[in-house]
Amino acid sequence: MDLLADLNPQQRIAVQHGRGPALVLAGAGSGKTRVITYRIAYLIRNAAARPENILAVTFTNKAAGEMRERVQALMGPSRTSEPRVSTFHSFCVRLLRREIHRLGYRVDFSIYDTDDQRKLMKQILKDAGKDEKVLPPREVLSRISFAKNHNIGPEQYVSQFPSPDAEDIGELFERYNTRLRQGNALDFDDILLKMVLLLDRFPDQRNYYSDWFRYILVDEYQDTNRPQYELLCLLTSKHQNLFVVGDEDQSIYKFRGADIQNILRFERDFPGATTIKLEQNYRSTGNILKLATTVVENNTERKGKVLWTENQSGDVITCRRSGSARFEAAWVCRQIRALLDEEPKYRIAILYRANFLSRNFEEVLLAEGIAYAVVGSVAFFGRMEIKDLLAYLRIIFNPEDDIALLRIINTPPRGIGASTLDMLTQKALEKGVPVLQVVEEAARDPRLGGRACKALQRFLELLAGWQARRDTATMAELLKSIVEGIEYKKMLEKHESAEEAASRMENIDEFIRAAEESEERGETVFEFLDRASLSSELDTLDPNARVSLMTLHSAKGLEFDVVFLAGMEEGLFPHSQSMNSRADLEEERRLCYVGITRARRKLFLAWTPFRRNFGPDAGSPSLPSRFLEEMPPELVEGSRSAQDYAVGDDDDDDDDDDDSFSGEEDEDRAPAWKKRGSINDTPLPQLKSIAELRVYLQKTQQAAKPGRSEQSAGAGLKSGMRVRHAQFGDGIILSRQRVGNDFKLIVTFSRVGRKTLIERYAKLEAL
DNA sequence: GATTTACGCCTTTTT
DNA sequence: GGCGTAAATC
Repeated sequence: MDLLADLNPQQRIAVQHGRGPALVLAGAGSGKTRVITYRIAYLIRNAAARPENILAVTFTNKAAGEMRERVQALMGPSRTSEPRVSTFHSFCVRLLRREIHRLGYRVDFSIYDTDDQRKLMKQILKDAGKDEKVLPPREVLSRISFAKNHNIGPEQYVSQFPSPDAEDIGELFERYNTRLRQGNALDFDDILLKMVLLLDRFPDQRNYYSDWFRYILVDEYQDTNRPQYELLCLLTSKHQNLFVVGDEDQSIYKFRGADIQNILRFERDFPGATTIKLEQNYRSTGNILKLATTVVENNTERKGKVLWTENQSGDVITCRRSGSARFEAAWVCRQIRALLDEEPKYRIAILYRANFLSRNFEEVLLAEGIAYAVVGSVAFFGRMEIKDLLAYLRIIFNPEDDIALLRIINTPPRGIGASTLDMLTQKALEKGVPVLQVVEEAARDPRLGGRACKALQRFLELLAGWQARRDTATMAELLKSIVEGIEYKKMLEKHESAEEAASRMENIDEFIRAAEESEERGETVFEFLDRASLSSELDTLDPNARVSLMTLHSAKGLEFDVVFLAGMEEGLFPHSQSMNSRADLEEERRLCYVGITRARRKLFLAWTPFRRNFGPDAGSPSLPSRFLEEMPPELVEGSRSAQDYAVGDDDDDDDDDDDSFSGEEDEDRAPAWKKRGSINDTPLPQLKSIAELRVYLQKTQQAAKPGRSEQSAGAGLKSGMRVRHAQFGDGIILSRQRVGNDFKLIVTFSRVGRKTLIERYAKLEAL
């Protein structure tokens, strides 16, 4: 296979780049992932580098996984060694598990996620006598994180970030770091910082790893922060083979510490760097690309690229003003139905600025029986039951992990109440020792009250049993023994519905299976635990879903045939809290650019003056987003002129109530989509929340028996798939459940609505 | 210790 | 308007 044959001239230059630093400025849809993967293959193919000397860094696990697959596809199977493709964080954690003893941590350190951080901060606030109302833990933590991302420690905090409460934050920062240290724990930011510290402080280490990873490639470079930048500097100080790909117009994580200057200043930071621009877009229609470019050209903080495409100009973009958020959702839903009828293979996304906007879309889609997937709902590893088990494992391996201990010491309830725990943590704090140690002392102390003491002893016995086996038993065995030992199932069933408990137990089974698989692959315990700690909700994105809902942030790096940008209103997008500075506004505009450029073929824009907002400005109608005003009117239908804002001038279909512009919309009146009746044979009862709706649908779908979780073995039918039935016509599989030896399918057909079918008899044809 | 009521939040968040 | 956490209560 000739690697260079599928590349355009600029891509080829990038892929063939020799040694030394290189910056690839790659516009949206210009094939930047392709460039990275081909370059990796090219380096190996031409024996410029051995696979193990190559490190490719991405920001998400998902991106890393995809890249790994694509490289493998290019290289063919079975090589002696593989290039390392991972996220910044997992790369660092892996190295730290080998080297962190040099910094005085034990190799079995814990990783604190946001939840753990918050719990720890609450304790600290209490201990420091600060009021949570004045200094909310989230706020404090975000400021600490901001400081960490700028390489500012507690000592410099006050001078670097002067503010009325800087003294307080500095003090809390100090305590926070100390407590992490005592707990033998790192937060997400520390993972990078400690790695930087290690390479900085130990030249032999720096040398060793620079020689090891002598070719480094970075994706999404515009979103790197200070510590990541420093890490790259340290790792490439010897060989200078740093190859970064990014797009300054897609830098949207400033609020998380990403520094757009990293990409803007690359040539200054790495003298002699080659710069290559990828300006041909392969993804979108001409009109979509033109629209995106026009909008982003209003920004000043950019290097400037001129994107062009050979694709057809395509449809005009449609902009829709609706009479309420509800109508907006109904309109989007109608469009989606029509689009899927026209082309069932479309992948469609509804993108919005803030998560709470998903609600209306979910309700309408659910009611209409259109299968969809939301990105950003609870991730697998974020589930309560999984986090409980992870906490058990953490305390078994790291007895200093107070946060893990406190999470599970009374889960399930074993008579160790709040007052007992308060006393114990207080004591631990005074002595400066792990809570577990105090627990052990308390359990041995005969003076302490019988009841609590007994409970502690029983807990310690269990724990000691697992600890004794932690090095001999497999992880799966350990997990099983925990689940049984604590009678977790019993606890779940006690205060949750049967379905919910069953679903949680299924998750646990899945978790144990994942542990088994991990062990079969020869991974260490920590490799498994680290993956669990570092995986995110984005990783759960279902690529088969026809309709996906997510925030604009989550959509970066993805592409869809059809994109709906919803909530295009001043105050929401750009968000009112990002309208204060020019820089903030530019970031919002980049976000808009990201949203537009996700679309391959069709783009729809939606807004409503009457979104129900809470807060101070509730009630007053919103204006259309300034980004709509920035779009060339000839490309957008319905965005501009006064009559576009007027009532009922659409020949769309029968819904003239959609455009009720002023007060006439009655909240009690059923919205159009409900009035017309659902296409399903059973109308939905009035339910309050999405959660309720989901549970209701789940129940109706599982009518007979709550089967086992979806098994993708056999026929290869999956929920979300488009199928054809001889009698009923085309439809979408809503769910697939095992019932006995069969699979029960719930399918929504566009003609006849929802049907329950047995896979074996239905003779469905996948489309 | 568990269950109920009450208050407050309501931007994005790759790890 | 709804959801999650935090006092309040039995």
